[in-house]
Amino acid sequence: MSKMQPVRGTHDILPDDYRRFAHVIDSARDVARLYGYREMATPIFEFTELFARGIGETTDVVSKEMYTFTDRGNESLTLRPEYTAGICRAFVSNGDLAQQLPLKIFAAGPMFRYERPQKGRQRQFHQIDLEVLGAPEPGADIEVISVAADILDRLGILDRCVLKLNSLGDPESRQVYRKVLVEYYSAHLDKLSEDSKSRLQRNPLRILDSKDEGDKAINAKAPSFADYLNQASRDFFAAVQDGLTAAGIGFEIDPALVRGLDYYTHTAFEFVTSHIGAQGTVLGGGRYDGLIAELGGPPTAGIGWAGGIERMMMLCNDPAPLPRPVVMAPLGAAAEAKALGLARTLRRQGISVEQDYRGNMKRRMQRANKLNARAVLIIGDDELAKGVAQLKDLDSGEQREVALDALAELLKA
RNA sequence: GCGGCCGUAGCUCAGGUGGUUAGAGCGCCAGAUUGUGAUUCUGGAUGUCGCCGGUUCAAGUCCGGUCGGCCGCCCCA
Repeated sequence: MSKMQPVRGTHDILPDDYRRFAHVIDSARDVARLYGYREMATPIFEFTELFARGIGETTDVVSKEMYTFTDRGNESLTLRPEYTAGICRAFVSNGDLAQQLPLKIFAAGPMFRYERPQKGRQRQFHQIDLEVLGAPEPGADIEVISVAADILDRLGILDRCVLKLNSLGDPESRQVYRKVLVEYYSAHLDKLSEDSKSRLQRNPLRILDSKDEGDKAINAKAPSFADYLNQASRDFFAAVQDGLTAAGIGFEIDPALVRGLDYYTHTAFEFVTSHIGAQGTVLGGGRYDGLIAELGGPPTAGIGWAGGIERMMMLCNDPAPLPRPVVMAPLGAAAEAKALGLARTLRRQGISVEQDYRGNMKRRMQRANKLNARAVLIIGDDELAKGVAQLKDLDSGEQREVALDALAELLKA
């Protein structure tokens, strides 16, 4: 621990930034609610086993990025690296939820991954998350993507994002394709990059997305997943595409879009942008029909996504300005006492009031100015005796005497 | 985990080839008739030059390490 610095890859969210942080969550929650999603929360840490099994032992997230520790009871626990596994665990833990299908959930909170930080990547970061459990129909895929698009639109950033879409097929198609791919790449093993050689073991589909020039040449002739999707997978993918088109949501098919977590099937999608550096994925997700059964629950379809709050913050507009306060500036003990009650009365009527209790007149005016106040209410002994206050408008500089009784109506206007 | 760039006041930065008390703008503080801001004027404080060690008579300036930031790879939100 050196000096008083936050841990690498973690950041304080100071008040100015927090407004934008909360703006992203508030907007997302609001849109999700319009679609009938309910908000819930799960613990920030779970048994390590949950993530290892759910996400996949060979994935990067599990094999090298988890914050894992042993607690005093000698249990291996892990700070959650993503939200889906925890929500599915909660579904399995709380049998009651299985009676509420399709279960439509919105959630938000911090995630933790031990990675090298860079722009748009932190060790503690925050996500908004949307999941639908118990809906195997493509309609759920369409809805979930539609919610995402509407949230990005609400934030004013949809036009700077592109929706990329792909199908990873059902397990049967995927297995066949995977086998074909491994055969193909194995025949070109000597020409593959080192990264891709290790991908061949862990996740051969990833080679398709390689940035290595040599790999790209090999990829040009690689067998295409589209040719290996079975009829059911093709129909499903077509239905999703048709639905998005009907909903007026533009997308691009990206055959190289392969998501890193093992549990995905069928639909995979990402909203990406080129405006925030190399980490261009703003929001991504897909279908995971096998996950809940894998965790020991009743076979239940699932689809969802996670969106990076910090990444959205980098793109989005500032939230609407806060209502400007009125500053209450009483001078003297009697006036201060009177002002306390008056301020509460005004606030109860929805007027933002900052009570000032320090300094001379000049200092108070300066402070009011820094607070971006719209007006200052000055109450001294003279005013107190007359039952009035001096109301100074800080924009025009005009000042006039108003009766205390009339203040609320006047300030509400 | 790998490769590259960077680290000077609260913020943005300037400080040729190492040489006396380290600078600017913005911001901050204090004054310009003690019940009136923002504008203007005047004055002031700002810093162990990220940290530790080394080379040197002498280091903000060179070297090594470390911490942190940024960019790329891996991967992802």
